[in-house]
Amino acid sequence: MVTNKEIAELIFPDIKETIEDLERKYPKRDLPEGAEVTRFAPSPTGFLHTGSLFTSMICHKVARDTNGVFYVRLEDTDTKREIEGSGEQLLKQLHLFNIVPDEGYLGDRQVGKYGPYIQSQRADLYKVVIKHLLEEGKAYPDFASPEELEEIRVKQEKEKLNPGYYGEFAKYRHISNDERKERILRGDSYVIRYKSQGDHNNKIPVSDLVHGDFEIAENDLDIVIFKSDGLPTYHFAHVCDDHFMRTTTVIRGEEWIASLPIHVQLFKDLGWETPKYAHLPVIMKIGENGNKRKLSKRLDNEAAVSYFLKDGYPSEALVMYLMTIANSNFEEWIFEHKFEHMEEFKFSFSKMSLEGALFDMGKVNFFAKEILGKKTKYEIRDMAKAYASEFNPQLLSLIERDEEYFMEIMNIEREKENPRKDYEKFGDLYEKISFFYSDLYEETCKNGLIFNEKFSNEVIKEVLTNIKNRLSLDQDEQSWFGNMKEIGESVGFAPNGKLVKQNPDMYRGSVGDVAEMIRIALTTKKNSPNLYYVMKILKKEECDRRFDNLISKL
RNA sequence: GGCCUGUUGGAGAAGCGGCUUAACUCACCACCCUUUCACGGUGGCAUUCAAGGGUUCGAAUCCCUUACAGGUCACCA
Repeated sequence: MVTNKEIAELIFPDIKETIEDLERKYPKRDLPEGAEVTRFAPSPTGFLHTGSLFTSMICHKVARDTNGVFYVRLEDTDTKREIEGSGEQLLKQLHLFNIVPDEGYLGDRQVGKYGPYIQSQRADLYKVVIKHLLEEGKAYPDFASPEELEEIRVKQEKEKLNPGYYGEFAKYRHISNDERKERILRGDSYVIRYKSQGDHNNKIPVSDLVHGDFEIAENDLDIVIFKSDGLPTYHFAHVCDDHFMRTTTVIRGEEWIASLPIHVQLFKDLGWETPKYAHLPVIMKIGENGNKRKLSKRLDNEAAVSYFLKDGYPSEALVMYLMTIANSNFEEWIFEHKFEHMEEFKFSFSKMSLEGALFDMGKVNFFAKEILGKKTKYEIRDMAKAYASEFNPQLLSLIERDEEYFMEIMNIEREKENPRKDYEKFGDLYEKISFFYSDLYEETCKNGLIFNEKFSNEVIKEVLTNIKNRLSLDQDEQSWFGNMKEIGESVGFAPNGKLVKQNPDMYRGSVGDVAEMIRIALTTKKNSPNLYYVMKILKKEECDRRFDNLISKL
């Protein structure tokens, strides 16, 4: 009779450590009462997903709020899907959103006493636990081929039974150790499965920080814990790692709820304390068929955080927006705190909605405008340069032509109680301010300027000529505007819109129309910052030059 | 299909049995701000909380059924 111990030894002859050794190596963390240890555990299979940013933001926040620890663990057990370099990229992007781990995998290095923080480097640790399980007869090698598994599946489907490897279908659960030994020695390929003692008809109570308490069927599947490539599966790695890294709260996406029975079973059977769980709602989007669906990296560009980075959104805007999804009371709080920063906000799981929110780009834009509106011209310059040097060389060269000039432009009506909110992202800055630069202005003029078709070229010419000759910039804004009204009136434009409404036949239009003509002539656009300041920055000579040029062409 | 979860305006949501003729934010619309573009302000936008049934003096709030939606059922995480 071959014993369990012999099988364990046969499979893992080199593993000498025991679970007790590991317990000593990774002792309980010495943290103050109430401190939470959280972790973000991405797979290096691509760039940061907006949903992952959401999760990591909350992990980070919970640790900060409780003076705990937030660490990152790289879950690279799926070697087939791994994308070279994406781990570093992930961490870099996290950093750009101000989510900086205290410990763990940091992209270029690992920091902390509970490592290694890369799963592929922890293979031996998992083996120690599995060897123990094997010795105890709680796990067994499974020699089923893909074909055999397929056969089982088909049979179960036909008989309308629950799918999976369990009970009578778990063929290799029931073979003798003698046969196991023989097959292993023969070189048969195998995985290791956990021998479930659970009963599908049993309901177990589970507790979740956001979903509250509910019941769920016990796991009766003999799940794979050790793959034939020598690495553990997610379920097993999660249990071992979060135990030995001493995680107190596991925060992850809702898609994991279904496998919760597996995880609590493993924790319980191993005699380890189960961490608290928080399963977060998934961020959604309306799909082509009109139904909600998960934000998809393939279909939705807002699903990748790189999209926001490339477009030059202020990173706080996305984070603040995500926080409004996370906690419904955050909006009110951040309004009260003038959009400054959110460190002092207290996050709570109970204030989280259970339903996945539709991603709202409009609201991200709103936050972005608020945030940029609050920045000083120096901050704007630094942010713009940082963005431009990475993503937008065109903008960078524009800024570098003359930084003072650039700041002057960005400072229009900025230093006041309620600053203008002209900009939401740096990605469209170039287009919005290029008219301030003569060569770029000329460039746009080549395509022709589009004036209000209400007015003939003759009228426009008449107005612009008068403005050019009679509008002075050497006065304050009030007088300047009065001056403009005066000139308008002299060529048949009412000083305000009301008068036009009252006597439509007496006027050609209102000052509004005059201002629009000037604006289009000078900026090529219908919308621009305050005209007075635009003209001041452009200076009299340049304005005149633009007017003359245009008048001669009309 | 089984199991789990959810369903309040265009979007995010508050609400936890009477104080709700349902807060607040975004979006949208209208008006005002002696005057452009903005900023700001005021007002409008759910007689009703997926539908039906029940419990109750009283329900968006408790219970049941139905509908709809999401998640999950891998040697992927």
